[in-house]
Order: sequence, then C-alpha cells, then structure tokens
Amino acid sequence: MNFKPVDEQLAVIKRGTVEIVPEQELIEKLKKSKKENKSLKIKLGVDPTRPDLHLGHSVILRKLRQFQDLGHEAILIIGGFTAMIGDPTGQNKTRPALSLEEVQENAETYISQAQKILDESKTTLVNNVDWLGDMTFMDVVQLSSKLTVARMIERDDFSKRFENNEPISVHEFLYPLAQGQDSVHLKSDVELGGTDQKFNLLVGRDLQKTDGQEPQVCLMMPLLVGTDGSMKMSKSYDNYIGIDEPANDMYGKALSIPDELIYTYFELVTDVSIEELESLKQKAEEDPRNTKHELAHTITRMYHGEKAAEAARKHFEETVIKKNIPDDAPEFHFESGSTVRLLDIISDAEMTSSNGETKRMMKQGGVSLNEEKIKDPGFEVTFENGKEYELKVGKRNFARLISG
RNA sequence: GGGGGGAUACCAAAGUGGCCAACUGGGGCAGACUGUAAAUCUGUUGUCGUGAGACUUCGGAGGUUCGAAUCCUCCUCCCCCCA
Repeated sequence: MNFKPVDEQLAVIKRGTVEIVPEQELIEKLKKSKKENKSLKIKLGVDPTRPDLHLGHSVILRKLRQFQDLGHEAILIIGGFTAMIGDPTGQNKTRPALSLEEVQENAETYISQAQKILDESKTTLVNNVDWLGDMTFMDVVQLSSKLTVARMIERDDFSKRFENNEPISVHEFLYPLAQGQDSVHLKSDVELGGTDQKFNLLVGRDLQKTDGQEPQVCLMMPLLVGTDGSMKMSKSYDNYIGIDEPANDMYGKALSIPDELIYTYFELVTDVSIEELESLKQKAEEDPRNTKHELAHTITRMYHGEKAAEAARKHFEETVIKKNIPDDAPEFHFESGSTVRLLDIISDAEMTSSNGETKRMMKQGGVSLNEEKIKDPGFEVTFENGKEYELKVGKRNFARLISG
C-alpha cells in the first residue's frame, strides 16, 4: 500500500468531523502507519436493532469508506452482543433487548445495505458475540470495576432519565464497557462514532490504556439533521431518507430539507470532492433552488445511478411543480357503461386508510377527478366507452381510471 | 420489607358519574401560498354510513347504575420515597 501524505489523509478524515480526540495522536498514528507501511485499524460498531439504514447512518459509514480508500483497514462490528443489551445512548427509555435470531436477521439486512457504501472486498466483518459472549461473570465484574457509578450518571441520557423518574436498568451501565471491550479485543487504532457516542468511545480508550495498549483515537461525526430541519434523522421521527428508498422519494425528500442544510448534506452524505465543496457553499446561498436540486440529484445518483436520478427529477417536476399525473400512476379498469361511486373506488384502491378520511379530504378539496375538485361524498362516476379519468387524492396519490 | 403515585387516542397530557368520540400541545392529513414534499396561515384528525345516526375506544377481567374514562372488586405492568 502506498499511503498518501499525512496532511492529505488528514484533510479527508477531517471532512465533516466534529471532533478528534486527540487529534495529535491521530497524526502520530498516521505518520507511523505511512512509515511502517501498515494500515490502521478503524473500528465502527453498529447496532443491528433497526435494519433500515438511512442517510444518517451513511454519514459514519461514508467516513469508514474514506478510511478504506486511504488504505486503512475497516472493521465493521456487528453488535450482536451489545444489541441484546440495548444501547442506552440518547434513549429516554430502556431499549428492548433483541433475541439472537432477530439480531442475526437484522445483521444480514444491515450488512447488505452497508455494502452499498463500503468497499465490500476490503471490509472486515466481525460480531462481538464471538468474544463478549465467552466472558465469565468474573470477567465482567473485573471489567466493571474500571468504571465508577459517578461517571456513569454524569451522562446526559442517564441523568435525564433519573430526573424524570424513568427507569434505568443496571445492565445498561454495562453497555459502554462492552463497547470498550471491543476496542481492547480488536486493538483498534481509531473508533468512529456519532457525537452522542463520545462517552462510549472514550471508555474504549480507558480500557485499552488499562490493558497496556496504545489507546484508540476517537473520531466523532455529527448527527445528521433530518428533513424536518430540527431533529436528528431517525425513522421514528419520520424525517429520514432511506438508502433503500425508491429514487423518486429520495429525490423529493432531499428537496424538502431546509435551505440551511444544503451544504451540510453535501459535506456529510455525498461523494462530491473536497474542492467542489468549497464552491457549493456559496452556491447554496446564492441559488438554493438549483443547488438543492443538484444535491437531490447527487444523492439519488449515488444510490440509484445517473439515469434514475434524471428520471426522478422529471417525476418531481411533473407531479409536484406542474402537478400533473405521473406516468407510472396505477391504472384501474372499469367496465364500460358501469357507474361506480368515487368513494368506493378510492377505498378499493386503498388510496386512503378509511372512508372517513376520504370524505374529509373531499370536503377539504383534496380529491379531484380530471382537475375538477369533487366535494360530494356521494359522487358517482359513469364509465363511458374508452373514457379515461385522472384521479388525484391528496397531495401525491394518483390513479388512472380507464373504462373498457 | 414498608409507604405513596400512576396506566387515557400516534406521542405528551386534561378529564374524576350524563354536556365525552373525549380539552390542549406535538405529530399526521388536507387547502391556500411557495423554487420546494420547506416556512407560514387555515381547516381537519376513531370506524361504518350520502345523511340522520349506529358501533367500538380511556391497562385487563368482572360488578354497581337508567347511564361509567370517571364508583367498587380482583388482576397485570410501571414509577417514586423510606429501609
């Protein structure tokens, strides 16, 4: 491996990074690595509790990928064991512990999605069940003696729960130790994590020191703000863009982020070069509309390819800007001459979740047939030979009704 | 081991015998507006029914009552305080 100069590597590593603890140690490690022509071990632990990955997860995975591209060894730890504990970080309640089978299943989905971002051939996959699972109770007791309760309850998530009279289980205290033990086991040089992982990452450092190892450098990435512009991207807030989502949705959702986030998204979730980033900062301010389209295009391209990204743009323009019916709207056929209540058509097509909702939408002007708003819940459609209707229910629910 | 508090719709949280399909906030949905699926404003938000209305819902199971989310009994789960 021919490593790039340290300062070049550092520039890539620092892209989007919030904090490197301590940065000087990282520089030393990089120097040593180049000198000895030996790659660094970069550790990323993932919790396969929820297998659906979104752009928020991609931030950290992309960072791992960047390390790979710099020639370092990416170690992706599937937290099989830790998932069964449930990471308390940022939680206001105890996470449900998963069974071994669930973890296994989730892990597979997770890996297959993560490979879209990582360089599959160069990723070392491990599961911490393999070493944590073998520890004896005595081992655990000894390990836990290295961390004090006072330090644990300093943590925000615990102290908040404590104040709010919410339960904290003892086993949740063991989570950072388990994660730290991973670092000891793997002898990692760098561990990646979100800013919310700082505590856990630092425990890894401490444990390595106790073990006589050279401690890992902790690298924290920001938590990506979701499409709502305020909370971190998360499935439970429904402000996420999934990496498995259809191109059209991806494109549209990317466009819905607030303007202030355009640059951040370019920086954290796209593969545009560092040089390009510079110019994008200004572009985003001067011409947010087009820059955001460029962002949406870039993101969609990364996961679906150039062609699909282009198609997604067209789809967006047609349906959202021009408010036209998309080409791929589902079609429903009706016998010519028949008369059917519109309410029933919508219900059969499952375009709403209940008749009450349909009626409500009708009253509010959310249902239209061939551009004409239908407000009467009893409205009936008569299908004459060859006649076609374009049905719109709500903002983006379309269907074509065809007779014959 | 002892004492106290709690469980309400997607979430948070009022309601403590009829005016409750249930205040309010968040979220969701719709309309207007917009470069946008953003922001803002307005409306709406159990199911069935064109409608009148009917039915189901307030941790679970029973009971009292003309009538219960509200009262009683038992059960399940959770939190706090003292030891």
